[in-house]
Amino acid sequence: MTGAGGSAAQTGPAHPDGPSLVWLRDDLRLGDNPALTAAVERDRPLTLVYLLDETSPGIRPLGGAARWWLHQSLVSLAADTAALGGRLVLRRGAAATVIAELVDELGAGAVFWNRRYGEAERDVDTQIKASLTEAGIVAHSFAGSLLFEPWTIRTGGGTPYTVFTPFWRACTAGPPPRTPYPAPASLDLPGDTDAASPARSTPATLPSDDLDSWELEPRHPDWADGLREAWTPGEGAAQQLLAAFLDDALPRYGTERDLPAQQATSRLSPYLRWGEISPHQIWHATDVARRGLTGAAASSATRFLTEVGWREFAYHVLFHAPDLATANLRPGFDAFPWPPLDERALQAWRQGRTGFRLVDAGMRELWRTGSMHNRVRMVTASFLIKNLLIDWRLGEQWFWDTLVDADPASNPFGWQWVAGSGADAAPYFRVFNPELQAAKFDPANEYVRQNVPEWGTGAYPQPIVDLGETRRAALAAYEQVKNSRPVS
DNA sequence: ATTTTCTTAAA
DNA sequence: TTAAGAAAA
Repeated sequence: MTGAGGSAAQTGPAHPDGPSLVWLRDDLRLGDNPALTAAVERDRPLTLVYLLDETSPGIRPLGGAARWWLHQSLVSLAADTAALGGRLVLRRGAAATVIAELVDELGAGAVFWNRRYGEAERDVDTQIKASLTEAGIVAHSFAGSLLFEPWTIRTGGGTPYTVFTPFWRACTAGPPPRTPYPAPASLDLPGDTDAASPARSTPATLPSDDLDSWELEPRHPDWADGLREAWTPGEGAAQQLLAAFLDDALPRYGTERDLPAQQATSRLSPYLRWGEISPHQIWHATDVARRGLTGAAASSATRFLTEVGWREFAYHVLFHAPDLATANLRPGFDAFPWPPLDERALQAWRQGRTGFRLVDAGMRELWRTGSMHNRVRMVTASFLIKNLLIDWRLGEQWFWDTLVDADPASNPFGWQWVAGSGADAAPYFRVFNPELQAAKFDPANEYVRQNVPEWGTGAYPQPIVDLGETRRAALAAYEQVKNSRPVS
């Protein structure tokens, strides 16, 4: 049980001057948080809440790696909040119910949040905003997770973009993204000095779940040692990582970003996923760093921001195609002749025992660290789809469960991109050769040896398929899709 | 964000 | 025979 008075989804009488509630979701940060900034400016006592919603319809359950990350992030956020004199309250349940309860317990006058872009999440938020407004409580939503709101970027014909380059050109042609907000100086905001304070609970007394009771961390077995070693979740770590990346790797990003053995990528994706850093913070810090660079190094900075642009594009596509994770964006692909599922092949892929060094290295990096270098993601995905002829959705699900950075847009978008079924996707005939990719991008087998210690010994598995044969089979299968009539 | 095969030109 | 570039998949 949580709370004393919270009983139903009904909100009590409105208290226009009542405390503020800031509902954090995919924005687990205090810096550059528009909802938090607006709440602080309202200048009423303020409570932060994170709620674990496993019951609202259509919300995709978090994967295992994501749950681990979330736990660490909430620990970090609670500490950062406390350091500013504030309090993070944890609750679990259907969002509409929990928010109504909290508003009631606090006698809150206003609720603030930053927007989400999945359909189920938007439906939840829209309904909550409507009931709050009806009850006379102010509900404000903000743009905190994307540089460009999906509905603001339109082609000349008024339709959503389906090709990245014109999309990003349109985004960057307009005014630059707003500069980031600083973190509030204090979250200990003054209460009402009048006698008739409407709040039933103060932030200090509002009941909170014990984070451990959510059981986000794996037990029996605890498989998270590799994650603990690889990552320090939290806003502070994100800022340090960004600064170190801009200082060190940014100038060589353009030439080395494809080499998985180099530390030339930012590794910021999980922090972006959870909003521990905002794209605005990345944009402006990179823009500043770019001014100190010339030639190829300056192009590296532009290229890095273009990668942030691909994330924007994935959300743009998700907004307009909510079932991105389950339905082919090009309906013609519904006719793809997937053969009966080969469970053994799928398992070999998941476990990194396919006998192809770069594929196995990537899959093992994923299992151990909860992440995988971008180049290798393309190679492992292409191998599953085109050499094993296994439906991209099964790969997407595995990544969803094992990646700390899996988000509802980039993960399915990337899989559909490789499959050829997506927006501005790789052409269907673009089949990666994992051995050639290994030779090109990991020529000294550094990355392979880091992740597959037995590679080159008798203990390393034999290849489970013939690359030439399976490539031809994939091309033959895609030939059927090419000729099939899309449903229109 | 490709690979393979074909063509041409040079040795 | 090989390298490089174009074309096809």
